Amino acid sequence: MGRSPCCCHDVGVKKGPWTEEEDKTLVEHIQKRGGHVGSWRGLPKAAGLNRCCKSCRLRWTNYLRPDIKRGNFSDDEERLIITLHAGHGNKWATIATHLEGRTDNEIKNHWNTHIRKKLLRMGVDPVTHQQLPPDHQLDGSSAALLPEALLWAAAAATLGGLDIGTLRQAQLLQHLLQAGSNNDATNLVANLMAASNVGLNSSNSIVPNILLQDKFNMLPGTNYLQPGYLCNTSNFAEQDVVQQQLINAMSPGTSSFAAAEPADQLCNTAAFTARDIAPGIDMLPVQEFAGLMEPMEQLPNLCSLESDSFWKELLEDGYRL
DNA sequence: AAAATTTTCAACCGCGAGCGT
DNA sequence: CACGCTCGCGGTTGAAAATTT
Repeated sequence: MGRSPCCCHDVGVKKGPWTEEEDKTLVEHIQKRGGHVGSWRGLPKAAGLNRCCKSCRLRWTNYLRPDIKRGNFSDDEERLIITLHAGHGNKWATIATHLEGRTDNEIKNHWNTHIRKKLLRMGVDPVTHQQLPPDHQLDGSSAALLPEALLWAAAAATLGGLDIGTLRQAQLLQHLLQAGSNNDATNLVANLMAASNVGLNSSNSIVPNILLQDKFNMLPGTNYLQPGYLCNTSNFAEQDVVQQQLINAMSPGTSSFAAAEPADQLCNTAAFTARDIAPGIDMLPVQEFAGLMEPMEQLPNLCSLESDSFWKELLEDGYRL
Protein backbone atom coordinates (compact mmCIF):
# COMPACT_ATOMS: atom_id res chain seq x y z
CA MET A 1 0.00 0.00 0.00
CA GLY A 2 1.00 3.63 -0.55
CA ARG A 3 1.08 6.36 2.00
CA SER A 4 -1.94 7.75 3.75
CA PRO A 5 -3.78 10.55 1.94
CA CYS A 6 -3.17 14.23 2.49
CA CYS A 7 -4.86 16.02 5.35
CA CYS A 8 -6.75 18.35 3.01
CA HIS A 9 -9.96 16.36 3.08
CA ASP A 10 -9.93 15.63 6.80
CA VAL A 11 -13.10 16.61 8.62
CA GLY A 12 -12.52 19.43 11.10
CA VAL A 13 -9.46 20.94 9.43
CA LYS A 14 -9.80 24.69 9.64
CA LYS A 15 -10.23 26.76 6.48
CA GLY A 16 -10.48 30.44 5.71
CA PRO A 17 -8.44 33.42 6.89
CA TRP A 18 -5.51 32.79 9.19
CA THR A 19 -5.47 34.29 12.67
CA GLU A 20 -2.47 36.12 14.13
CA GLU A 21 -2.00 33.22 16.53
CA GLU A 22 -1.86 30.70 13.70
CA ASP A 23 0.60 32.88 11.78
CA LYS A 24 2.81 33.12 14.86
CA THR A 25 2.70 29.37 15.40
CA LEU A 26 3.64 28.64 11.79
CA VAL A 27 6.45 31.20 11.67
CA GLU A 28 7.96 30.05 14.96
CA HIS A 29 7.80 26.43 13.89
CA ILE A 30 9.63 27.10 10.63
CA GLN A 31 12.14 29.46 12.22
CA LYS A 32 13.01 26.79 14.79
CA ARG A 33 14.11 24.68 11.85
CA GLY A 34 16.26 27.41 10.43
CA GLY A 35 13.72 28.36 7.80
CA HIS A 36 13.63 24.88 6.32
CA VAL A 37 10.23 23.25 6.20
CA GLY A 38 11.18 19.74 5.18
CA SER A 39 7.89 17.96 4.72
CA TRP A 40 4.81 20.11 4.46
CA ARG A 41 2.70 17.06 5.02
CA GLY A 42 3.94 16.54 8.52
CA LEU A 43 4.12 20.22 9.40
CA PRO A 44 0.58 20.93 10.69
CA LYS A 45 0.73 18.16 13.27
CA ALA A 46 4.30 18.96 14.26
CA ALA A 47 3.51 22.66 14.65
CA GLY A 48 0.22 22.05 16.40
CA LEU A 49 -1.88 23.64 13.67
CA ASN A 50 -5.34 22.46 12.73
CA ARG A 51 -4.70 23.31 9.10
CA CYS A 52 -4.17 21.43 5.87
CA CYS A 53 -0.54 21.12 4.77
CA LYS A 54 -1.45 22.90 1.54
CA SER A 55 -2.92 25.79 3.44
CA CYS A 56 0.24 26.05 5.56
CA ARG A 57 2.51 26.05 2.52
CA LEU A 58 0.40 28.68 0.80
CA ARG A 59 0.30 30.90 3.86
CA TRP A 60 4.06 30.69 4.27
CA THR A 61 5.04 31.16 0.63
CA ASN A 62 2.53 33.90 -0.13
CA TYR A 63 2.44 35.87 3.09
CA LEU A 64 4.69 34.92 5.97
CA ARG A 65 8.02 34.33 4.25
CA PRO A 66 10.47 36.95 5.54
CA ASP A 67 11.79 37.91 2.11
CA ILE A 68 8.44 38.97 0.73
CA LYS A 69 8.24 42.55 -0.48
CA ARG A 70 4.87 44.07 0.17
CA GLY A 71 3.30 47.25 -1.13
CA ASN A 72 2.46 48.66 -4.53
CA PHE A 73 4.18 47.48 -7.67
CA SER A 74 6.55 50.02 -9.18
CA ASP A 75 6.40 51.06 -12.83
CA ASP A 76 9.60 49.10 -13.37
CA GLU A 77 8.01 45.98 -11.93
CA GLU A 78 4.86 46.41 -14.01
CA ARG A 79 6.87 46.85 -17.17
CA LEU A 80 8.94 43.79 -16.35
CA ILE A 81 5.83 41.72 -15.69
CA ILE A 82 4.32 42.73 -19.02
CA THR A 83 7.49 41.91 -20.89
CA LEU A 84 7.87 38.57 -19.16
CA HIS A 85 4.21 37.77 -19.70
CA ALA A 86 4.70 38.36 -23.42
CA GLY A 87 7.32 35.62 -23.39
CA HIS A 88 5.96 33.18 -20.83
CA GLY A 89 2.21 33.68 -20.78
CA ASN A 90 0.47 32.87 -17.50
CA LYS A 91 3.52 31.17 -16.03
CA TRP A 92 3.28 33.19 -12.86
CA ALA A 93 5.82 31.15 -10.96
CA THR A 94 8.37 31.68 -13.73
CA ILE A 95 7.63 35.39 -13.86
CA ALA A 96 7.93 35.62 -10.08
CA THR A 97 11.51 34.34 -10.23
CA HIS A 98 12.44 37.59 -12.01
CA LEU A 99 10.85 39.84 -9.40
CA GLU A 100 12.63 39.73 -6.09
CA GLY A 101 10.27 39.49 -3.14
CA ARG A 102 7.12 39.05 -5.19
CA THR A 103 5.05 35.87 -5.16
CA ASP A 104 3.37 34.23 -8.10
CA ASN A 105 0.01 34.75 -6.45
CA GLU A 106 0.65 38.44 -5.92
CA ILE A 107 1.78 38.93 -9.52
CA LYS A 108 -1.20 36.98 -10.81
CA ASN A 109 -3.59 39.09 -8.76
CA HIS A 110 -1.91 42.30 -9.84
CA TRP A 111 -2.08 41.26 -13.46
CA ASN A 112 -5.77 40.41 -13.29
CA THR A 113 -6.81 43.48 -11.33
CA HIS A 114 -4.53 46.19 -12.73
CA ILE A 115 -2.26 45.48 -15.66
CA ARG A 116 -4.78 43.56 -17.71
CA LYS A 117 -7.25 46.42 -17.57
CA LYS A 118 -4.62 49.00 -18.38
CA LEU A 119 -3.55 47.09 -21.46
CA LEU A 120 -7.15 46.79 -22.61
CA ARG A 121 -7.62 50.53 -22.20
CA MET A 122 -4.56 51.05 -24.37
CA GLY A 123 -5.98 48.78 -27.04
CA VAL A 124 -3.57 45.93 -26.37
CA ASP A 125 -4.80 42.38 -26.03
CA PRO A 126 -3.44 41.17 -22.67
CA VAL A 127 -3.37 37.57 -23.87
CA THR A 128 -1.64 37.91 -27.23
CA HIS A 129 0.04 41.29 -26.57
CA GLN A 130 -1.08 42.37 -30.01
CA GLN A 131 -2.81 45.61 -30.85
CA LEU A 132 -6.56 45.02 -30.79
CA PRO A 133 -8.58 45.92 -33.87
CA PRO A 134 -9.90 49.49 -33.66
CA ASP A 135 -13.46 48.46 -32.88
CA HIS A 136 -12.24 46.31 -29.99
CA GLN A 137 -9.96 48.90 -28.49
CA LEU A 138 -10.53 50.97 -25.41
CA ASP A 139 -13.08 48.55 -23.97
CA GLY A 140 -15.09 48.67 -27.17
CA SER A 141 -16.03 52.32 -26.74
CA SER A 142 -16.39 54.56 -29.73
CA ALA A 143 -13.44 56.90 -30.05
CA ALA A 144 -15.80 59.67 -31.07
CA LEU A 145 -17.42 59.54 -27.66
CA LEU A 146 -14.23 59.48 -25.64
CA PRO A 147 -12.79 62.45 -23.79
CA GLU A 148 -9.92 64.28 -25.39
CA ALA A 149 -7.53 62.98 -22.78
CA LEU A 150 -8.18 59.42 -23.84
CA LEU A 151 -7.47 60.32 -27.44
CA TRP A 152 -4.16 61.69 -26.24
CA ALA A 153 -3.52 58.37 -24.55
CA ALA A 154 -4.33 56.47 -27.73
CA ALA A 155 -2.07 58.77 -29.71
CA ALA A 156 0.77 58.26 -27.27
CA ALA A 157 0.33 54.52 -27.48
CA THR A 158 0.35 54.72 -31.26
CA LEU A 159 3.52 56.76 -31.26
CA GLY A 160 5.20 54.23 -29.05
CA GLY A 161 3.95 51.33 -31.07
CA LEU A 162 6.43 51.30 -33.91
CA ASP A 163 6.86 47.78 -35.14
CA ILE A 164 10.20 46.09 -35.53
CA GLY A 165 10.18 46.52 -39.31
CA THR A 166 9.78 50.25 -38.95
CA LEU A 167 12.50 50.40 -36.38
CA ARG A 168 14.84 48.47 -38.62
CA GLN A 169 14.14 51.06 -41.27
CA ALA A 170 15.08 53.67 -38.72
CA GLN A 171 18.35 51.86 -38.14
CA LEU A 172 18.98 51.67 -41.87
CA LEU A 173 18.23 55.36 -42.14
CA GLN A 174 20.72 56.07 -39.42
CA HIS A 175 23.41 54.20 -41.31
CA LEU A 176 22.60 56.26 -44.38
CA LEU A 177 22.74 59.44 -42.39
CA GLN A 178 26.13 58.61 -40.99
CA ALA A 179 27.64 59.68 -44.31
CA GLY A 180 26.35 63.21 -43.82
CA SER A 181 25.17 65.15 -40.80
CA ASN A 182 21.53 66.06 -40.67
CA ASN A 183 20.77 66.95 -37.09
CA ASP A 184 17.01 67.21 -37.54
CA ALA A 185 16.69 63.71 -38.91
CA THR A 186 19.21 62.35 -36.44
CA ASN A 187 17.31 63.76 -33.52
CA LEU A 188 14.03 62.57 -34.93
CA VAL A 189 15.20 58.99 -35.20
CA ALA A 190 16.68 59.15 -31.72
CA ASN A 191 13.42 60.32 -30.28
CA LEU A 192 11.37 57.77 -32.16
CA MET A 193 13.56 55.07 -30.72
CA ALA A 194 13.28 56.62 -27.29
CA ALA A 195 9.51 56.75 -27.56
CA SER A 196 9.49 53.09 -28.44
CA ASN A 197 11.79 52.28 -25.52
CA VAL A 198 14.38 50.66 -27.72
CA GLY A 199 18.08 51.11 -28.17
CA LEU A 200 20.95 49.53 -29.99
CA ASN A 201 22.93 46.66 -28.59
CA SER A 202 26.62 46.13 -29.15
CA SER A 203 25.86 44.61 -32.56
CA ASN A 204 23.90 47.72 -33.57
CA SER A 205 20.67 45.72 -33.57
CA ILE A 206 17.57 47.42 -32.30
CA VAL A 207 16.39 45.82 -29.07
CA PRO A 208 14.13 46.91 -26.19
CA ASN A 209 15.93 49.05 -23.64
CA ILE A 210 14.99 46.63 -20.91
CA LEU A 211 17.19 44.01 -22.55
CA LEU A 212 20.09 46.41 -22.40
CA GLN A 213 19.79 46.65 -18.64
CA ASP A 214 21.27 43.21 -17.99
CA LYS A 215 18.29 42.26 -15.88
CA PHE A 216 17.48 39.10 -17.79
CA ASN A 217 18.24 37.33 -21.02
CA MET A 218 16.23 37.42 -24.22
CA LEU A 219 13.35 35.01 -23.97
CA PRO A 220 12.75 32.73 -26.95
CA GLY A 221 9.80 33.51 -29.13
CA THR A 222 9.13 36.88 -27.60
CA ASN A 223 8.30 39.95 -29.60
CA TYR A 224 9.09 42.77 -27.23
CA LEU A 225 8.23 45.45 -29.70
CA GLN A 226 4.52 45.08 -29.42
CA PRO A 227 2.45 48.19 -29.90
CA GLY A 228 1.78 50.55 -27.10
CA TYR A 229 2.93 49.10 -23.90
CA LEU A 230 6.64 49.45 -24.35
CA CYS A 231 6.24 53.16 -24.94
CA ASN A 232 8.29 54.58 -22.16
CA THR A 233 8.31 58.32 -22.46
CA SER A 234 7.62 59.72 -19.09
CA ASN A 235 4.83 62.13 -19.93
CA PHE A 236 2.97 63.91 -22.67
CA ALA A 237 5.40 66.80 -22.62
CA GLU A 238 8.14 64.42 -23.67
CA GLN A 239 5.90 62.83 -26.25
CA ASP A 240 5.46 66.33 -27.61
CA VAL A 241 9.16 66.64 -28.29
CA VAL A 242 8.87 63.71 -30.65
CA GLN A 243 5.71 65.06 -32.17
CA GLN A 244 7.35 68.42 -32.84
CA GLN A 245 10.27 66.66 -34.46
CA LEU A 246 7.87 64.80 -36.72
CA ILE A 247 6.07 67.96 -37.70
CA ASN A 248 9.35 69.70 -38.45
CA ALA A 249 10.62 66.77 -40.45
CA MET A 250 7.44 66.41 -42.48
CA SER A 251 7.16 70.09 -43.34
CA PRO A 252 8.37 70.65 -46.89
CA GLY A 253 11.60 72.60 -47.07
CA THR A 254 12.56 72.18 -43.45
CA SER A 255 14.28 68.84 -43.63
CA SER A 256 15.53 66.42 -46.20
CA PHE A 257 14.18 63.69 -43.96
CA ALA A 258 10.64 64.10 -45.21
CA ALA A 259 11.69 63.22 -48.73
CA ALA A 260 13.25 59.93 -47.80
CA GLU A 261 11.04 56.91 -48.42
CA PRO A 262 11.95 55.06 -45.21
CA ALA A 263 11.28 58.24 -43.33
CA ASP A 264 7.78 58.45 -44.74
CA GLN A 265 7.04 54.98 -43.49
CA LEU A 266 8.60 55.83 -40.19
CA CYS A 267 6.37 58.83 -39.83
CA ASN A 268 3.19 57.07 -40.86
CA THR A 269 2.85 55.37 -37.53
CA ALA A 270 2.71 58.68 -35.77
CA ALA A 271 0.81 60.56 -38.43
CA PHE A 272 -2.31 60.79 -36.32
CA THR A 273 -0.38 62.33 -33.51
CA ALA A 274 1.38 64.86 -35.67
CA ARG A 275 -1.80 65.86 -37.48
CA ASP A 276 -4.22 66.09 -34.64
CA ILE A 277 -2.33 67.20 -31.59
CA ALA A 278 -0.91 70.66 -31.42
CA PRO A 279 2.38 70.84 -29.57
CA GLY A 280 2.06 73.12 -26.62
CA ILE A 281 5.49 73.21 -25.06
CA ASP A 282 8.96 74.48 -25.71
CA MET A 283 11.46 72.24 -27.37
CA LEU A 284 13.70 70.28 -25.05
CA PRO A 285 17.23 69.09 -25.71
CA VAL A 286 17.28 65.76 -27.44
CA GLN A 287 19.78 62.95 -27.50
CA GLU A 288 22.23 62.66 -30.36
CA PHE A 289 21.45 59.52 -32.28
CA ALA A 290 25.12 58.89 -32.90
CA GLY A 291 25.54 58.33 -29.20
CA LEU A 292 23.10 55.45 -29.33
CA MET A 293 25.40 53.48 -31.56
CA GLU A 294 27.37 52.51 -28.48
CA PRO A 295 26.02 49.99 -25.94
CA MET A 296 23.73 51.86 -23.66
CA GLU A 297 22.03 51.49 -20.33
CA GLN A 298 19.10 53.82 -20.65
CA LEU A 299 18.17 56.81 -22.72
CA PRO A 300 18.45 59.79 -20.41
CA ASN A 301 15.74 62.40 -20.13
CA LEU A 302 13.29 60.74 -22.45
CA CYS A 303 13.14 57.44 -20.64
CA SER A 304 13.82 58.10 -17.00
CA LEU A 305 12.41 55.22 -15.04
CA GLU A 306 12.68 57.13 -11.79
CA SER A 307 10.37 59.86 -13.01
CA ASP A 308 8.22 57.59 -15.12
CA SER A 309 4.59 58.39 -14.51
CA PHE A 310 3.66 56.67 -17.74
CA TRP A 311 0.81 54.60 -16.43
CA LYS A 312 -0.47 57.20 -14.07
CA GLU A 313 -0.58 60.10 -16.47
CA LEU A 314 -1.46 58.16 -19.56
CA LEU A 315 -4.20 56.01 -18.18
CA GLU A 316 -5.49 57.04 -14.80
CA ASP A 317 -5.52 60.83 -14.80
CA GLY A 318 -6.17 61.20 -18.47
CA TYR A 319 -8.84 58.58 -18.72
CA ARG A 320 -10.89 59.97 -15.89
CA LEU A 321 -10.88 63.56 -17.02
C1' DA B 1 -26.33 58.18 5.32
C1' DA B 2 -27.45 53.93 3.40
C1' DA B 3 -27.77 50.65 -0.20
C1' DA B 4 -25.88 48.82 -4.29
C1' DT B 5 -22.15 47.81 -7.03
C1' DT B 6 -17.38 47.10 -8.07
C1' DT B 7 -12.71 46.02 -6.89
C1' DT B 8 -9.19 43.72 -4.45
C1' DC B 9 -6.59 39.92 -2.89
C1' DA B 10 -6.00 36.02 0.41
C1' DA B 11 -7.19 31.55 0.21
C1' DC B 12 -9.15 27.47 -1.85
C1' DC B 13 -9.56 23.90 -5.45
C1' DG B 14 -8.18 20.70 -8.76
C1' DC B 15 -4.76 19.11 -11.80
C1' DG B 16 -0.30 17.31 -13.42
C1' DA B 17 4.63 16.13 -12.87
C1' DG B 18 7.67 13.76 -10.31
C1' DC B 19 8.76 10.53 -7.00
C1' DG B 20 8.14 6.87 -3.40
C1' DT B 21 6.19 2.45 -2.24
C1' DC C 1 5.21 -1.41 -13.66
C1' DA C 2 1.26 0.36 -11.36
C1' DC C 3 -0.52 2.88 -7.93
C1' DG C 4 -0.80 6.63 -4.92
C1' DC C 5 1.19 10.66 -2.48
C1' DT C 6 3.57 15.27 -2.34
C1' DC C 7 4.42 19.42 -4.12
C1' DG C 8 3.81 23.26 -6.91
C1' DC C 9 1.13 25.62 -10.17
C1' DG C 10 -2.68 28.23 -12.32
C1' DG C 11 -7.62 29.17 -12.23
C1' DT C 12 -11.24 30.55 -9.41
C1' DT C 13 -13.84 32.04 -5.38
C1' DG C 14 -15.76 34.88 -1.93
C1' DA C 15 -15.31 38.05 1.98
C1' DA C 16 -13.84 42.57 2.93
C1' DA C 17 -12.92 47.07 1.42
C1' DA C 18 -13.67 50.78 -1.61
C1' DT C 19 -16.44 53.31 -4.59
C1' DT C 20 -20.62 54.78 -6.71
C1' DT C 21 -25.47 55.73 -6.79
